[in-house]
Amino acid sequence: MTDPKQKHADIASVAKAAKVSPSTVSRYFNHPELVKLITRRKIETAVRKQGYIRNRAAQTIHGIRSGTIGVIVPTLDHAIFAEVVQSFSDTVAEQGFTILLASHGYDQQREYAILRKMLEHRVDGIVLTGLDHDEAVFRLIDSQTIPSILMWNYADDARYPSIGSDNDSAGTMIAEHVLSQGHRDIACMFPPTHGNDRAQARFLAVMKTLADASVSIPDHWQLTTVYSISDSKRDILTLLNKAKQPTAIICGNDILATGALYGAASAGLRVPDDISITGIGDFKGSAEIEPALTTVRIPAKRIGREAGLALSTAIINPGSLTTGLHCKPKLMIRSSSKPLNNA
Amino acid sequence: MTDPKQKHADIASVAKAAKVSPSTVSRYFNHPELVKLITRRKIETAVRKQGYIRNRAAQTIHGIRSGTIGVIVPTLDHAIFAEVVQSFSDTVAEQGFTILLASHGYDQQREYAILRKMLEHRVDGIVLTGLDHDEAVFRLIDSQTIPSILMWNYADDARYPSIGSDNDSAGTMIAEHVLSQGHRDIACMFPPTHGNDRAQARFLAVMKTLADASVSIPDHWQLTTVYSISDSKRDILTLLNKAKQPTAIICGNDILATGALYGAASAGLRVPDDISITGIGDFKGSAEIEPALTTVRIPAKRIGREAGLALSTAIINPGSLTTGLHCKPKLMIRSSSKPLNNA
DNA sequence: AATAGTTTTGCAAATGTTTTCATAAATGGA
DNA sequence: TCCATTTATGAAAACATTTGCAAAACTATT
Repeated sequence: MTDPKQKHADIASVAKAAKVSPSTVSRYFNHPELVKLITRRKIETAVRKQGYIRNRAAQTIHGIRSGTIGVIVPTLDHAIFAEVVQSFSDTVAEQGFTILLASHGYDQQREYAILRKMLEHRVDGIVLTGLDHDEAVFRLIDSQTIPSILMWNYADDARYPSIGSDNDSAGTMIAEHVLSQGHRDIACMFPPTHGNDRAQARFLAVMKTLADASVSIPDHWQLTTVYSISDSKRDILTLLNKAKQPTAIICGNDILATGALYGAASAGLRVPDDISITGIGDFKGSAEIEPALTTVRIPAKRIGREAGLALSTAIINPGSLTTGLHCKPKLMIRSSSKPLNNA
Repeated sequence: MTDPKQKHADIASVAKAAKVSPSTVSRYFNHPELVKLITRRKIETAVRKQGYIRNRAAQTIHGIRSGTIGVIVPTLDHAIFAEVVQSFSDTVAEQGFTILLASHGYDQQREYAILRKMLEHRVDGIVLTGLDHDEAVFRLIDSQTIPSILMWNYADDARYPSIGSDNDSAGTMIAEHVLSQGHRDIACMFPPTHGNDRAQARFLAVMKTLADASVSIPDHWQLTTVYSISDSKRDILTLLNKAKQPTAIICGNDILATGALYGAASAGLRVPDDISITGIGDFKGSAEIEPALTTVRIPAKRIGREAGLALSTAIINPGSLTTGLHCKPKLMIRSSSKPLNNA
């Protein structure tokens, strides 16, 4: 068995034990078909006996791929990013890549620092979340030769190939749905949009769609609430305690919508009879909540998979990077919204 | 500005541009106090002009730390693991470490393969989730010299230092709570326990506590349901459609409990008046759901932070690895459970 | 101005691999 | 059995760094 703690075995010690040269051992790993069967056996034994583990760092300095992909997300605390990271990671793992993961907490400075560190590790590719990043981040990536993609959002004029959903159409879809149900007294709740192009695009699209239909939203029905069920519940409760109540609330994401649902319940309102509530995202659980949430599905799993596929392909086969891929959002009409019954 | 695509600048090209030797450039990065101010300036300029980025791979083969920590989790799809990874990552990032993350989907074979790959990358430390792992995994880690800890669960006799909560006491606490409220007709719903020591410990503890109180659970009230709100909702609905109904349902985690809550609602039962439902975990949203969920809090954020702290300290200061840390679970009595009102 | 002491720098070896090229061994055909 | 191929192996250079040691360049002291 493995000699414990015996410093690290290296290719030379394995070679010695197997009575071959280091080159042969290297070939054994990289081009086994070039080494004779009985030599392979000897090496295999030596490797096993010494508990030898290849040193990727040593390979990497030969320009060989590091086998790592840098993934930078705003945070993992949102189930939705965790989901996309999970499926990305699974997909690239199939091609032998491991992910180097870091989050910047919506701080662009930190994103730059993280990126630098990942480049020091000589990642083979980079994935950023969203379309919007510090110009320094883009310049740094431009100065490298590795492929890189923007995940989560899609836009055909993005700085790098983007794979994700068009938040603009997501926002438009949900606003159109609510309008189509006859609502005019509509409140909105969105997360802070600073440094968050996803939220911003959704918000703008919703506002534009409503404005185009000549629906205007009074300021006190326009809430900005951080991504948290409890904050959302609180803010909605405050809103609903005002004299005049909206007949529908459009929320910037399903977490806020979930809080809104709870807030409405605890204010004694029935959804959707008294008020309609919608989200964006279709997070896990949104279909099961009572009442099931009307929302726009952003296909996180698919986005992660497609991004993983595109990036690992581009790494293995340089120059073959996609131009981008739109994973279309889809309106999911469920029971938290219904047509206005007056009229 | 950075020469784009100009192959990779290396320490030699920087040295040449700054008219010093490579050694001096190396020192500039690693022991700046040893190099004269005006030399530092020259080097700084050259570095900037060439867009030089250090190559950690090349450093690593000198036995210098790689600056990476391997984190292996079953999955990120559960919000709770995402949370613990997030806080772990943030904590070690402060010490300059980046995490190499992979998930095995509860497959012990895959965990071994992932571990090997991480060792090839020469991670400076390893974090595994839970106490139970394939013996081969333990042996492989034993054969290395890097510190490693078990995160999420705690047990004083764990194979490596463990930082987390004692699932055994979590299970005991919730069962005692339910018993203390006078319930005797109790159903249980747990995830499959195979390869999941967390769930297993909770389950066993609950069963034992109930048995000690002479409460026995008929087979058809003992549900095994995968971690999913929709499955849980479905199974609970089936259960509640049977002739005799339990007065309380103990769920193995908050996701199952959430599904149970929805299931009860859609069966027309009021929680907690008609039936009490409890979870374990205290996930995000569990406090806000209507009715707020009675559960046992497993402090994910704290666990991640403490684990990150312990591991990075052990890496920087070898041999200083903690013996482990119990982050105690805490009973959170909220409105989804209440004393039985007959009697 | 010479010397001793200190600070700063460069040389060269070392790190753990891969790879090119050359050589040695095995194989096949006559 | 010999020679020409083909196949398998080894030697040495290369990769991008770090570091011990020694030399060079300064400072301070006399």
